[in-house]
Amino acid sequence: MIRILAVDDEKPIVELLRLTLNRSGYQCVGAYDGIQAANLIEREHFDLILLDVMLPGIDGFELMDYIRSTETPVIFLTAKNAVSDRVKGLRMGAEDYIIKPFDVLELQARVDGVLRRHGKLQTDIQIGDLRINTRSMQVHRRGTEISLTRKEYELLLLFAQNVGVVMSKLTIYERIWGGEYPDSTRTVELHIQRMKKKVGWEDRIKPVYGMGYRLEE
Amino acid sequence: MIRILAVDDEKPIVELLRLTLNRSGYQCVGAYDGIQAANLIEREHFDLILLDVMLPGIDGFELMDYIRSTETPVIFLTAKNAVSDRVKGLRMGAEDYIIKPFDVLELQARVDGVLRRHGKLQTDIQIGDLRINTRSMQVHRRGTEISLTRKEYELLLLFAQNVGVVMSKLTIYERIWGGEYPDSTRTVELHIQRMKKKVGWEDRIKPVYGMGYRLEE
DNA sequence: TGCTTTTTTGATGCATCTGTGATATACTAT
DNA sequence: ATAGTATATCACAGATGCATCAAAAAAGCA
Repeated sequence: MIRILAVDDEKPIVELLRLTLNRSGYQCVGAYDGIQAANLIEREHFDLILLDVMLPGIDGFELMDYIRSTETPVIFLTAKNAVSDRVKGLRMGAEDYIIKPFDVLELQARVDGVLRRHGKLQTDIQIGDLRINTRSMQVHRRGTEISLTRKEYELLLLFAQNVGVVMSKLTIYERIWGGEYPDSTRTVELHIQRMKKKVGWEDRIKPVYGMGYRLEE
Repeated sequence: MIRILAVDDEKPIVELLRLTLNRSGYQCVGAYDGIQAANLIEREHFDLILLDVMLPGIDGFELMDYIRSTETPVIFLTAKNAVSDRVKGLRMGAEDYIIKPFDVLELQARVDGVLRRHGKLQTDIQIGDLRINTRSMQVHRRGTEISLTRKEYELLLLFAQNVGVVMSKLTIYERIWGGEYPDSTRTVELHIQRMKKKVGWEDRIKPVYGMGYRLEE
């Protein structure tokens, strides 16, 4: 299980980070100031730390000095126009930075990127009777390979990374197709039908009337 | 296992070097100043040293004197316009130099080059019924040599080093040709066809529709 | 230089994938 | 129960992607 520490003095931000990352299958712990964060880092191991630069008490840069000795990768959270903070953060050894307010999808992408670079990202996702290998892009059910098209594969991965969460058609479209959601189209529905038939998830991916679809846990 | 020492006072640079080289299968240790580097060199053996010329304390050139006695090959890291440093470095016995900021692919190529020249590179890759000798750049199948062109050879090596992983045409192009992927070209497909026919891998390298190609394990 | 080999481009055919429209079925609120 | 809306399903055409051939362009070599 991959453990992530989110440090920010604004509680809603921490909650958002935790929710998003939990949904992606990570275990995420929150801290609201530098001292609390330092204590946690001292006691427990984390695979990644998301760190706000503006903290009461010990600020992010000071904390960074301390974190460095643990060799844990860090992603900085910075305000929109604090360019100097970003440069400073990267100089100090941050792996990446995210500008607040951040897009949830971008957060996931950056977190995944850093974890992958550190070889901590799981390439094998086991879910129900399916095994998804993200490197070979192969899907197996009880030993036999299921051949999926690209869109089907991407859809499956999206659901697998968001178990139990209702995914709206709009979200799905933006995530997989990108761009504006065409107001009249049956594309998403159709691909979901095809994908769930192929992997035998007719009963696991359920429509949520008026909301979207959800993969049952 | 090939061991490389990366010496630079900027931690992000050292991290980048370590990540890149680890990914290429090397064991890479970092040092942030001349003293630390000298201590490491004294205690342990390295097959290659990447050395920043601008270091606090003992600078790169001084360190070079010390390294020379160990007969370890050195690649200098220099700033863009420090031409005299490059010349000086080469005079002092450096094998090569890399200009910062450097391209990751260039780094890999230069490191591989130096290691190959010193006969330290893993020279034989056995895969299926093929034997690839990276030193002589020869490929044999059951004793008989298969003659490949350069691009075909590089392609084969790329797949051999990424067994089971889907390689997108974009990735392949960037790794072998370098630069932007031209939006309309059949180059990659064609070379893959020729290469796999020559080595008899028509069934082992499979197209993954819309994603790329994969060498089956 | 002229010749050979390698690389790239262009055109074509075939296979697969994808989105649309038509239509059927299911759900929700009144 | 029924109207209104959302989702499921199907077939098909157009889009996309890959394999292959021929030939031009580029690179390498004597």
